[in-house]
Amino acid sequence: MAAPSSVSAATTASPLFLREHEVRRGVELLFFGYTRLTRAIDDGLAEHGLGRAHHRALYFIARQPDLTISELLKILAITKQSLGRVLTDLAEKALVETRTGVVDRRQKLLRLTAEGVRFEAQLFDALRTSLASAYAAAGQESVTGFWRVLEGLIPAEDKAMVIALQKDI
Amino acid sequence: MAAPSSVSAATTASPLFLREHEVRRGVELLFFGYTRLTRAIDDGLAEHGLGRAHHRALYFIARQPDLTISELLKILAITKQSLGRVLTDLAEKALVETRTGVVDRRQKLLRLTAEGVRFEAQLFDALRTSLASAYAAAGQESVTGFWRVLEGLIPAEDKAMVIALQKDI
DNA sequence: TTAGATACGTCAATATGGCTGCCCCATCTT
DNA sequence: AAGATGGGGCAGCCATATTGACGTATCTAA
Repeated sequence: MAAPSSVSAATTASPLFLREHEVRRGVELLFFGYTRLTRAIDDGLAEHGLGRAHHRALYFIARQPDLTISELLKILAITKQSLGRVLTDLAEKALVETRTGVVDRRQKLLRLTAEGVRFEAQLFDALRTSLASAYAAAGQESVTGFWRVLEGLIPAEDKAMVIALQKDI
Repeated sequence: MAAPSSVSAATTASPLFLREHEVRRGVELLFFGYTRLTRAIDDGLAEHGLGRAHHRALYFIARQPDLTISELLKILAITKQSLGRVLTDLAEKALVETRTGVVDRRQKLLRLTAEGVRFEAQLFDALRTSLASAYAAAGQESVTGFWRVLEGLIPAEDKAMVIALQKDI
């Protein structure tokens, strides 16, 4: 563990001595924050007969058009089978379409259809409303800290993937 | 990250001006951060043949001994049925015990057994390791911001419950 | 004291979203 | 030509959640 000084300066000694209370607080806020945020879109999904798994796929396809199946598998960290069902549903509802890869014809490039774009945007709006109000209430400095801590939770081997995601918007 | 100008101009910020990128970044970091943190304890749980649902119950009972069933239901926001199965499992494994309420004999007060305390502490240790290193890497100021944003994600009607949880440690 | 509300338990049926193991084909690489 | 890789699919299983209805014990208030 690095950089104990910044921590010891404030409330506690060193990370090793991090008080249980502070860790529990983080665990709980993450639990409530995450679950409440995801609940914000359940109704929108249910209207289309979809669940959260569908949204996760939809979201990352929206974020990175022409994503391949294997890239999406890495992001979601689920099995091919699980993703398969989800993508089948999304294709049947004409929210997602695939085309054969150009550089490698084995690959399938995933994209949202026009309707998929519309739907994802609608769901995203609910997320934006929740997150934006939390950001606004906390202030920009807090938002930066929020990002920083969360980045620290991502294991090194996954970090590149997350950074890459956030590069192109 | 990109130009905060629109946002920093609005530390008091009108959510309407929040850029999509900043919201997507939050959504993604929350997703990866939360899922990676919870994965940290999957192995420990699997050794006992338990899942994440069991851990959530275990965790909140550890946090608030003599919690009643209905209080726990409120916290977890699942149905009585779902919780029932989880608690049955935990009782069978002698990790949780109940006693009849003193002020209200209809209530069941939930507590960890000695073994339950030991087990929860072991799982908590994995969480602490992850979170503590993220805290240390980010610094105390960031941690405060992290908490602040997450608090903003909790709807008003749930906030009292969360605050109450965090009062007594 | 009795009627109704509350706390908890439990039934049956159902949905969702994960998993494993195994096998297939098409395509790329060497 | 051989093997690795990207993708698809089958069968079966498991964990976790849901709804709605109903039962019992206990508390509270008219």
